[in-house]
Amino acid sequence: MPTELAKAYEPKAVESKWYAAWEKHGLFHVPDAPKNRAYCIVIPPPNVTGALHMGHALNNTLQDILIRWKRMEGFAALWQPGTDHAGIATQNVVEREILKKEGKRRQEIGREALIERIWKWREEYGDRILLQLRALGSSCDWERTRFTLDEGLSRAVRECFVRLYDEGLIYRGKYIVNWCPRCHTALADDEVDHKDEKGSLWHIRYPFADGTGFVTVATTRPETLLGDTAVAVNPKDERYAHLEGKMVQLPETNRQIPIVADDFVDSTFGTGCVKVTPAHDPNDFMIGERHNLPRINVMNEDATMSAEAGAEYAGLKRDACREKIVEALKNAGLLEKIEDHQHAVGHCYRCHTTIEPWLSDQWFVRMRPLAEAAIRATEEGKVKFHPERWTQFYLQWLENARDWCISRQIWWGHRIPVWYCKNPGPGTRNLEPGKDFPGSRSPVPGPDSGSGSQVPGPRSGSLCPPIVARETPTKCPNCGGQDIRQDDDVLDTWFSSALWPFSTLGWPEKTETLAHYYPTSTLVTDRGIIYFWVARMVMMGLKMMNAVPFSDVYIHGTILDEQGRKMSKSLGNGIDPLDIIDKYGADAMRFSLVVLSTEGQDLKLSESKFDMGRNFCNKLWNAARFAMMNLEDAPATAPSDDDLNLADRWILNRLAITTSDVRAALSDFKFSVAAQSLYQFVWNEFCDWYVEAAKLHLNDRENARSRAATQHTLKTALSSILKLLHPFLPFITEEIWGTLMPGHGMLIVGQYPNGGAAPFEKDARVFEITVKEPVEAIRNIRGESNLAPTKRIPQAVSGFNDPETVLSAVMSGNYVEHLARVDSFEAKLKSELGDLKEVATNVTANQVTVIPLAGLIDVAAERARLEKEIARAAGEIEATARKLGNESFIVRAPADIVEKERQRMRESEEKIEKLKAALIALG
RNA sequence: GGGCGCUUGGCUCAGCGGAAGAGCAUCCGCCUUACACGCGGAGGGUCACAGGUUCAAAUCCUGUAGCGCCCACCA
Repeated sequence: MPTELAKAYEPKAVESKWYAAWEKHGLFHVPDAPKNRAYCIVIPPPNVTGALHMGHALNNTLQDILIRWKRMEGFAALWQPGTDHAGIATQNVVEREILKKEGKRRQEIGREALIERIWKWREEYGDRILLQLRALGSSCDWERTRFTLDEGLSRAVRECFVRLYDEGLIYRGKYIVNWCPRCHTALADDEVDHKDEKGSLWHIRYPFADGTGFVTVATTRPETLLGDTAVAVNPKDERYAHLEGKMVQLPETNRQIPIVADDFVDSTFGTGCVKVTPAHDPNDFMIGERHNLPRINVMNEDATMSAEAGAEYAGLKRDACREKIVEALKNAGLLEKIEDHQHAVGHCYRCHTTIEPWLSDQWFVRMRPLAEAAIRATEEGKVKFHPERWTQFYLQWLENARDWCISRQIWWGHRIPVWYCKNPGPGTRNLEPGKDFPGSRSPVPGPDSGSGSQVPGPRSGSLCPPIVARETPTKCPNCGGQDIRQDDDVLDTWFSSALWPFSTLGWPEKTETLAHYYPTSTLVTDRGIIYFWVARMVMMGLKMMNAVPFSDVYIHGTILDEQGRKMSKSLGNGIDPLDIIDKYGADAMRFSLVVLSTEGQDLKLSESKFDMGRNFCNKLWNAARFAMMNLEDAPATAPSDDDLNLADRWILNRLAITTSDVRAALSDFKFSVAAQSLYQFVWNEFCDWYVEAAKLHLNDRENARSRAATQHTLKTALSSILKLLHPFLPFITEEIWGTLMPGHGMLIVGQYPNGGAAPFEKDARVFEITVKEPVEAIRNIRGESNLAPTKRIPQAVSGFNDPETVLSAVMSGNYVEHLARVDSFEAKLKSELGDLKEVATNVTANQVTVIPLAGLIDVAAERARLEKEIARAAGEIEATARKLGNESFIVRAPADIVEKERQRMRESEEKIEKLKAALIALG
């Protein structure tokens, strides 16, 4: 049969061919109501704006391995795909594009039009990343692809919002939030990145109103002085306690503000006096709450100074205002000193602009009850993290979770399902979010306040209560007025992501899919979104579905560049997975990534790492070519055990053990261990030994039964290898399978090999001792003596420990002759080896092998080799003797350990004795 | 300020209580009829440092140092 396989594996054509075939036959698709057990993974939905990067490649390779494995185990394995609308990120991308191309800002375009533009953008580019996932081999059930802004998911979002609201778990309040002045929106606490920055600590004098002196406050943000409404000191601070109640004149304003005493103040920091700006600092906000201080918001939403800052400063950017005010203070003699000060400054995680703590009306989710349920479920073992250490990481966050700000002042997202009735009159109310300040004194249910108002205040001034509804209302149920308006804000993207494990399966409809696939099985993600996403899915899953969304969470490492830095666009240090797939093949990339990704450790990547996967694929490819060349007349039926040759028995034994190892590793999420164990087996056992040994039988046309047995075993072993490797290397295995096993269907839906007891344990041992060891001994001598591999050695003799082994060795002698290129191999008892003159010698515990020098081998080289061996053996003896000489070792160590040491001692002594004799015999 | 992770051959990493391992790189032989993306052989590590526990420690404990993440409302 002409081999259909090219000499080197060429991935490109193979990959597109099989991916199309799998999809065409619907093999990624599972029924809504499967007959067999369900296994489900929901993909961490990539942002629609995203392009595939190495992190995705690793993340999705691991998911695909699990899905393909479970599919081959007979599960209805659903990999639920989809994308995330990624509110701020996507809006930013499209806004930037419009600004660049048309010079228009979003305000000029308007809400409806911008949203339309973003949808259009999504139509065009939104599926790009899903197409890229296909190139990886991802076997997602594409028919079920979802998008977080889909009709169905939008229904889920509304349902969830309304339920939480009805239970008092969602409220609206005026609070200091993290405000991004560039994105013009609030951010959740965990959407803020803190970076240490060099700043200054300005010491500013606030004169007493009565002119009797001054206090000095220390601040990192002098520009907020304009919004100060008090100075605070610690009540226990003897220096200042007596000042409580005294008024100070606020510089650069005509306001007088009180000195208040508050425990929050740290007397040891700065001067021990704090300026209090309730509208611009979360701590000050709380001090303000306690002391009933006014809040003066001196900034606009773009972080320029507002009219409240006074005519001098209004309109200035915050930095300019800082400079100006510092200058003014200096001139007024109120600036005492400036110290260098390093402190953490918050930045927007989307655009890296410095965050402004800003007072505004926002919607919050009350976290306490949700988090407590999640903690309980996790402690009950319903959610297990791998590696385990992430459990603590996640629990700690849940334990400290503050209320979640879910409203965003952007346009791309799920609009908050709340409507306000404008009846009875239009009034002067400003419905733009975040505009009804400063100094509003509405009751404030602050985050973390357990008993805040559960009924959200209506937007300023409305008389009818807000309408919170699943369906868009047409009139106010209270007054029947039709002048109603929906809240302008949209929900945090993570609100819809939190529902992903059940919203994608059909919730809130009671679908078959939901019934069968929820809770899902495993979540695979990276540590970066444990808080954002994993914790919130658990909370929402418990709340909405009354069950955790998944039982296992596998957290893999982060991909870094060669120097250990994160790969990022701005650094330009990324490796593009599509480039790698192009150059090395998808399988090669997958395999390298999996091998490198050990126990969730971060992995430093460079392009050369992919050689390993590529070489391995090529090795497998060529092993298959070899098999194909020898299997044209392979028997259809299995040979009886009696007909199996020793090498056949050995490889079947090793195959069974490897199978068990791989299954155990996969069950334990030890992807790297599984991959390495297959690599080792395929390369170092199957190719290096079995294939080489099998040639003996395959070429022996005289012995048909032996040849047939090996043909069959070769085919069995190779087909098992293909099955075992398929989850890791889907393309190449399917391709080889197609040629090797025509008429057996596609490998993707083949059955994953079962572990079970390893057969031929004893024969395997015989093969190791009577074949591998002598061959290695001869190769060692050959290699050390620089004997060309092609040069045949006329004669070699091995001595073994017992007659039974000698008998086996006599039977397997032709393997040694074949593998070591020896014309005549002889097996004896060690004791019968006799005269060792004129030979090169190799000694191990199980055998002594000698080769007559016969002009082939240099005596001096052989002597040097023996001396090296002797030195090594002497070292072993010394170490072992030390142990055995230790009385308490003999007494305290377990008997089997002691016996092992004694055995080792006997072996080392025998070895050194034999080596010395060989050295002497050399003369 | 807390928490977590890492520190093992030149490089990237396994091993996590009983004789130091892999891949790459290096050196020596080889185009041996599946594969030079290959074959055979070899060299190379006092397992960051200091204490401790143990018969036994790369492996457990306690410190120290360096690197890296994450969290945190000290102005």
